[in-house]
Amino acid sequence: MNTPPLDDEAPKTSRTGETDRKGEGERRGRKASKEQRRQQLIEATIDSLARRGYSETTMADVADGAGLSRGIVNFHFESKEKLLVATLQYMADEYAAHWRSALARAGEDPADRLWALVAADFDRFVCNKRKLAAWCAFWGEAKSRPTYQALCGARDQAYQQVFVDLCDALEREAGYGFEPGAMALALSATLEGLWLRLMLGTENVTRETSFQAAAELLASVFPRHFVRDGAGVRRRAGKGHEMTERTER
Amino acid sequence: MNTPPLDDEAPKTSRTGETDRKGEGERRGRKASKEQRRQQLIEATIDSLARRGYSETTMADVADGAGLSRGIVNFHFESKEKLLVATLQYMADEYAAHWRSALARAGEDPADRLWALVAADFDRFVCNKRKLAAWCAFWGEAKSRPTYQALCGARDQAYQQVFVDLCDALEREAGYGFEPGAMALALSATLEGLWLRLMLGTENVTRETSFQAAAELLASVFPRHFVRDGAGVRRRAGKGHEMTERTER
DNA sequence: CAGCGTTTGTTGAACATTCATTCAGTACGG
DNA sequence: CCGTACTGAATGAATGTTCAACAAACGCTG
Repeated sequence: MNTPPLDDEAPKTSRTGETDRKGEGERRGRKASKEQRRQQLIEATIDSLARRGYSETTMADVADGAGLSRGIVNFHFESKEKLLVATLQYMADEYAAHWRSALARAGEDPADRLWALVAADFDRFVCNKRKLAAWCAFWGEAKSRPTYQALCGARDQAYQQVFVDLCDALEREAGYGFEPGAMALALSATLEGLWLRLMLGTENVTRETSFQAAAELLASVFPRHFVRDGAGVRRRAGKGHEMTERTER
Repeated sequence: MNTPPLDDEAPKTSRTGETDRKGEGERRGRKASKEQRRQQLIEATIDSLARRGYSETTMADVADGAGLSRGIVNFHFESKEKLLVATLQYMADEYAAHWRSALARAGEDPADRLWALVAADFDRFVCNKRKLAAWCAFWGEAKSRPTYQALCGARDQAYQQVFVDLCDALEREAGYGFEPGAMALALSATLEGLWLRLMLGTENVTRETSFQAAAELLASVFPRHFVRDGAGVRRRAGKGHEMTERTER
């Protein structure tokens, strides 16, 4: 009951990129710098969270996963608590950087930006079983730990505000009649809910079907900006730049 | 960091209804039946999950919360694992009974039924911090425990199918053009996502604003069936029975 | 109905295990 | 040869489980 088949679609290595994770260990000496070691341990923590869940993640498991000795974590991080907070912080930073980057690449048009934001959420880099499982592990503990609670809004104040602003802009462009704040809440909640569904992994929900569901919703809520086209949804031509990005099936 | 203000809006007592939970203990003798004791312990487990989170929920805490002695849980349930499974099962049954009942009360018209389903999700009985926190605690562990995974689809196969059927019916009535399966996934994910947001409890998200957001979404996706009316959303008149239920502000 | 043994729910202390943390020692780099 | 990164065994605290003792209900008999 300990290792269900999990990481079927996760990108294997982290950006640190060493492949010595499971290595024999002969060269695991004084090579890595302090910061590298910290990242290595954080990656091992995410692995453990994904594989065994929060309550069964132990210091020993993290150390083993990193191919290092038991006491190592208390050397680089002060305690288990601090390790977990650092891990969550790492994931939150990574997530925020990811959507900000997608937004920056999207240009100025609100519809393009909204689409980019949604698409970014289903990018393999952030949307894979490993990271989703880790997120969910923290969610489960967030209510009783203020420190987690603050960071678990990776979809935080700023993220939410972007959604509100975009909904507001689109509403004013086309006069949809909805209340921007409420709609923004509904849309961002949908993305989170789809992540959750994906994580629980029951049924036949995949990254593709989830993305398609989100796109379908955009087409219904913003019919003047997005249009159904065969099996996919795409940006409607006419307004801003013509972008023909589309759902992938 | 142990007892943040949590149960601000939760309905206090369970259906078992005894108030002897925190009683002095002089009459806590052989009064309760076996089944009553089990329920009492399950309620105490939900309390503990909500208050301290999954990883910090201990047998001692559950026993204390029920006002009983340490060894009691292992007598009524065989182990901690079995207690938690029973608790999850209890919540899943309760949730399923709740939406089925709401559906039964809603009549035949698909739009009324969909509205009832959504409204049921934000009913105080199931949607309060205590139960939401407990759900979320299980979600966090579900990935690594097949037993939890199966039950965590309280929103399970059957629930999802109801959504698909309703989306399909409404689509055929009005020719919205969306794919029912995808839309059903998006909508049910939205509800779950709103629960999650509510649970994390950041920002100013309340049960009312969440419900309003969901209603706003319904009005956008099914404009021929629901209409915005002042500050709320209501069932559009004309088709089935005229129901003027609306969001509460 | 009293007396009495049996069953059943309950207690709390003892036990075993798991795990985070500590720290004295080791080895590599500069 | 000094300092820093690292090791791994020892330690102690926390916690799930067991169990022998206990007491309340129940049933039986006289």
